[in-house]
Amino acid sequence: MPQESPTFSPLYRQIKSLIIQGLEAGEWRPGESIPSEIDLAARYSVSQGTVRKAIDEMASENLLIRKQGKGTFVASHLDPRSFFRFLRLVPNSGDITPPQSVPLDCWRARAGQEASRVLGIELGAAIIIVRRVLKFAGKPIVLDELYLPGDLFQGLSLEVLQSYNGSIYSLFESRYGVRMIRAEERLRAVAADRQTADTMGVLEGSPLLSVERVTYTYGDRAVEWRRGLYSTAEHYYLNELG
Amino acid sequence: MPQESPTFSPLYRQIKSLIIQGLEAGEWRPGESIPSEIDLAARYSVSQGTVRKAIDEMASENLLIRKQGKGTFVASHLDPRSFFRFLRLVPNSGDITPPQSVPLDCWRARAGQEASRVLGIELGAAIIIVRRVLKFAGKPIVLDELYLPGDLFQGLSLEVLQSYNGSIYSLFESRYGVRMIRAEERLRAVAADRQTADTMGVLEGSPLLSVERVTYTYGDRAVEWRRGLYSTAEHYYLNELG
DNA sequence: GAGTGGTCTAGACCACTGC
DNA sequence: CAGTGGTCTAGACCACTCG
Repeated sequence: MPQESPTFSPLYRQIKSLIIQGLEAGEWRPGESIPSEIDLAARYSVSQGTVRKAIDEMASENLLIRKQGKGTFVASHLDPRSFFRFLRLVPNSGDITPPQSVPLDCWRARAGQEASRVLGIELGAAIIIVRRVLKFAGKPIVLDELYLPGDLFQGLSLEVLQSYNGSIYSLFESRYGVRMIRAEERLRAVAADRQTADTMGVLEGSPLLSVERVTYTYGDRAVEWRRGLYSTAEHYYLNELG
Repeated sequence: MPQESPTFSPLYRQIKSLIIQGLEAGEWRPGESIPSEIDLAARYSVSQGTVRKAIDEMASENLLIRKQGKGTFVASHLDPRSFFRFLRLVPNSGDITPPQSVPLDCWRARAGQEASRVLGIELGAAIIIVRRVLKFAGKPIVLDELYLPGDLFQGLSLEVLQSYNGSIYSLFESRYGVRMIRAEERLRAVAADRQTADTMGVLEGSPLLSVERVTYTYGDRAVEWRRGLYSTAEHYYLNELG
């Protein structure tokens, strides 16, 4: 017999939704700890085991970080670990020195066909475009172009970008309250055009790794579209297949 | 106070190890079901909850597949789902037609510096090298070269490869009892050399995606080193960042 | 020692499959 | 219907952190 209620959702998932609501509302901010399992169990009138299962799932999705003996913390892009989750570029030599972000440009525009489709916003809605370079050991290795919904990042400008030290996602998180949760990347090999080649200091026609990314926040809402060109002569893109 | 026994391992992980031993020993074969949680709990003299936690972890690592109401099954590369876990190449158009594998060559050699290091075998140990092409809709899109430890794949030949229908990992699994569990891939953009360009029907110097893979079986034992060159004009490599 | 997350148990009941 | 995995509970105890 088919199931009567196809919308069945176990209790622990409902608890999970409530906790996510708290995260979205800023009740607990990135880096802070959330209440203990016992407290949450009391608040939601469920057993500790049910809260535990909700938190387990969120920890496996990198929304929360459990630390035995200390508590459960809201994941933050200020944590260097989450930095490498979103930039899978490793030097051939193996030594991991964080790159330097150099903003080149930041301007307003209106969403075209592709941007409106990818970001799920109206055609012609306000967007912000950012161009920047990532330098490893002083060398330009990545050339990025970011497309952001204008309403979420009001006030973002070249000056803001230049004056911030740290990853761009930690800026988005701390200043605009937008937390990047997961992303899909589409990779291709392309040839460097003249302008790109000049910017990156390679020969025109050199092979570059094109990385197209759509990034999502809570509730699978797309909040960033970006395209990067990676110079892979002295670095590689590392991926784990499970 | 620091922990007295740094080798502490919870009971459910010991159970997990025992189940993995059963998988390695072939007690339960890919595609078959393992005993029910209750049976396993009785066999190992632990509670059902402890067995459950062991199986949960193995299911999250794609070693086992749970099916409510039916049982828990050993993951198999005969399952089409696991195929796309290990070939993240998607046509731009979106339609997913499985590629055709065309073996080109298969010969014996001795492990050099790199192969012995990557595969963890003696310098000069027997290895098998396979060259093949993957065709999507009749077009050659991927050119692969595989390096395999000779002792694990005795009898592997061009004839065996040509006469097998299905993915190469399902051949390895069913005929040689070697199950590929996870892999690390290193991606770079490179220019096609003359010979590669000819084989793949592209121009010399065209950008190609170079995918270097090390594949592991149970116990993090490396059992395959491969390098692929992907033509990404009409396909892209899809990756999910969590 | 108090407080946190981590493990283990036992039992009840629910959802799904297949005979 | 019996058998499977999935959920939920309650309680005990362990491992870790910090004051």
